[in-house]
Amino acid sequence: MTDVNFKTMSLPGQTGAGGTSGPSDQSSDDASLPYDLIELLFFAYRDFTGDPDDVLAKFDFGRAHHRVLHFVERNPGMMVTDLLNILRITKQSLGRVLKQLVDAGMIEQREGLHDRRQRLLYTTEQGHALAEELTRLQKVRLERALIGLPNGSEETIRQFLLQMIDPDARADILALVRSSFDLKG
Amino acid sequence: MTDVNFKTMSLPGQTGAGGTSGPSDQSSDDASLPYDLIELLFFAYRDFTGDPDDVLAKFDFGRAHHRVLHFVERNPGMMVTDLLNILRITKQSLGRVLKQLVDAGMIEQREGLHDRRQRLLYTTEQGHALAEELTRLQKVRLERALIGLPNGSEETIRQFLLQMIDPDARADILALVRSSFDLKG
DNA sequence: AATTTACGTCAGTCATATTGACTTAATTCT
DNA sequence: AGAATTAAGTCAATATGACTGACGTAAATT
Repeated sequence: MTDVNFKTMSLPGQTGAGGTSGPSDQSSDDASLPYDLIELLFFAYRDFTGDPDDVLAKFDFGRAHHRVLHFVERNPGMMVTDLLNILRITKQSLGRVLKQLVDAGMIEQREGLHDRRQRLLYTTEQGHALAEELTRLQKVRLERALIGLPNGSEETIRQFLLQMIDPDARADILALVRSSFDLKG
Repeated sequence: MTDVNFKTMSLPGQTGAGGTSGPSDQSSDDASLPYDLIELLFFAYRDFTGDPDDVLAKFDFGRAHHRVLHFVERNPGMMVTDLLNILRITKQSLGRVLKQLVDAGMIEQREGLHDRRQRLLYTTEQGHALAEELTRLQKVRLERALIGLPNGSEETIRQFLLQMIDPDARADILALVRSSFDLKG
């Protein structure tokens, strides 16, 4: 479920297509309340990734590059193996993307000080700038989405998103994110 | 940014890899607070789509099939054109996926009553069952994520997600979702 | 009668992923 | 010191889901 958008859309009921009407009536009872959240999450995520996509396209990068750049920016000096575990892709998939990022001067590989097998990953000045720009765009959207919500909503949403994550993975992700969770108790 | 997960992950700082420590310290000041939301949203969405992916795999379906099945289930009798506008993919891309769903007996095409050019789309009994199962999985995850949140959180999250969507698209999506917005606003 | 719409199809391409096997170098374990 | 493991890279072949652009046909609308 990715990449959805539409301009002038017409759906049955509006078009009088087949006599059938809009979404099947499941929203009458409270039992299926979060039903609409499914679709909202879908569209929200789509637009959330849309902003970066546009910028990345200028560099002939895709989402795979975004992921790599983002995590290297957040964890300077990380190993290739770490990245593989986080992204859960194969070495081959990462290899290509990583090579392109290195070739484009966005990511730098330095030999490990203690372990010379390692190629520790760092963003270059250019890579840092791109990563920041992409993050900025996503922050702008997030901040806009938080406008007008009651006090404490940001923390509620943070909690909600965390609880959407597989329980097994939460601890790892929290360590990775190192958010304001700890700070707030 | 899709498909991320990890089991035993080690990151610099823990591994003592290169002497560099975890995420670069940007979370000290409140100006960058929603930073962590970026990553949480990323992982949350990943796991959100993970449940359906596993079921779909059994049928040799992917996310593209999920999207199509979902919207047809929600809008029985919709036209191919509607689907193209919602999904914003090309006819060719949809064609293949749709054909597979029809061949697998998940979706049925019926000639429009008033307009015989149309191939109105309906889920079959089987398709309906699969769609329901996929929805059920996502509902379970959503409901689990809502546990323990303060009163009114669901509405807050609904509002948040809506405001994450491009302003131009919101009206269309609201019409499509037909959620409890109207009922409560 | 001409145009537009709904749908389908052909042919070729691209990005991102996959699996499995294999190599090299360096480190760690026994 | 020798064996095993780990980090990283590489090869080859394949799959999925998307793309562009052109073309065809039937049916509806103007």
